[in-house]
Amino acid sequence: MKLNVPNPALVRLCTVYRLLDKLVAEGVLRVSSTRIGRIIGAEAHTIRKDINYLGEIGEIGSGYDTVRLRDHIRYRLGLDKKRNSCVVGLGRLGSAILMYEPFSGSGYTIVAGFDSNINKLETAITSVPLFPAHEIVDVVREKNIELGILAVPASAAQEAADRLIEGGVRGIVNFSPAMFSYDSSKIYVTHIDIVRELTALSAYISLSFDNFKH
Amino acid sequence: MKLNVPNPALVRLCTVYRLLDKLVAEGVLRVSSTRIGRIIGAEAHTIRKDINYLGEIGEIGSGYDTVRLRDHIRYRLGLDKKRNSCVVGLGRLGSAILMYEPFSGSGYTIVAGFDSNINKLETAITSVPLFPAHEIVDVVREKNIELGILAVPASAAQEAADRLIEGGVRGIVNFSPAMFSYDSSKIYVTHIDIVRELTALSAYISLSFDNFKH
DNA sequence: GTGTGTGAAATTCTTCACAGCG
DNA sequence: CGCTGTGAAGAATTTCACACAC
Repeated sequence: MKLNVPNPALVRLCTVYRLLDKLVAEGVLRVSSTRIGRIIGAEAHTIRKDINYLGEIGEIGSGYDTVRLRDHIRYRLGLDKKRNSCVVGLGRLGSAILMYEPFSGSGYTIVAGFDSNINKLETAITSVPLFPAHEIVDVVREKNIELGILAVPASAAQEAADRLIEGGVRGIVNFSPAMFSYDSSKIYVTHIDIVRELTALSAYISLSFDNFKH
Repeated sequence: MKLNVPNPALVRLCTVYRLLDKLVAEGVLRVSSTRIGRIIGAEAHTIRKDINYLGEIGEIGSGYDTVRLRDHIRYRLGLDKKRNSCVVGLGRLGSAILMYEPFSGSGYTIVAGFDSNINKLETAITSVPLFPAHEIVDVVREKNIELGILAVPASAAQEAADRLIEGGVRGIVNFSPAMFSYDSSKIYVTHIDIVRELTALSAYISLSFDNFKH
């Protein structure tokens, strides 16, 4: 059976899933599409449609059981599988991500950190095992790492990505300010460029002024 | 005159804009839609269409002049306007963003950092002026800050965002693992939740297996 | 009243196809 | 040949509208 969920819906569902985890932890038992929508910034009918792509689960007239909906999304989206992750590039940003607390309990344990600068491996204060960058391929294989987080300088992005992919990683979140080329049939990549985010916001702001002349 | 650019196209154009800046710096004079597409991971016709939303600029048969195209995008998207930014939350992630080198020359200078913990303001090593969180509203007003970067714990997200908005910020990049509610007619917000990114990749990976059973 | 589920309509976005240029 | 520009076609996504349940 093939699950046919539009891409934007799938991303929203991941957000909903994370929200449900919080609501469950807070002891909330039931939630409506309206309420979910208000929290994550979407319309209620969008949320209902998204959830409905995964099959019927709510109770008409009385919203969703938080635990049941969370487990349903987890199951249908295959999120019950835990995956090992690693961080490549242990500058300030990479180190911050390596020690990022919200990872704990998320199912995406960071099991390795890499940097080409040996000094950084020795001075870092963390319980995560650290390795020199030239061992990426081997360590990724040995530790069965499926997700990579890239936080290297622009100039190192392509090589670091190549090594991760060679080691067998299935997904990469790229925080470096450069893109890299890859075989999109083999791996999923998300590019997060902080400057680009500010640029996009800036464009929205400029374009939102009615008197902006062209 | 209203510029009618689809949202995904606008985001891609910001990526193209950043790429052109690099190409110009490298001394590249001309570039084709095919080449841009290969680098940023899109089809050539998509790139041509995106650029074309901003009006004619290329030379048929010989690609785009890098400088001219960059300036054109900058002008049409209102990116020539420099905007002051600030970082709220100076934990590891916030500090890393505060000192993030790629900001220099990007036009989005970080002119202030905030934290509710006074100790963090004193121990941080940076040339960016730091302030206690209760001064957000005033400092944002005084320094004419238009963009805010949120890197606070989940529990502090709503209040920090409220203060930024009260101070007059027009856009927020939210790196905190919680969402907050806001008046979407007044401000633009981008949520970047690192755990959500890994979750989404994980879902793609799971769903890409043909034998994934439901 | 407030809710969900869902096919159909509407909209947005992408891809195609090709004219015309170097 | 490869290149851009662009209207038209096509696909993807969102929104609507309403049946039905609490």
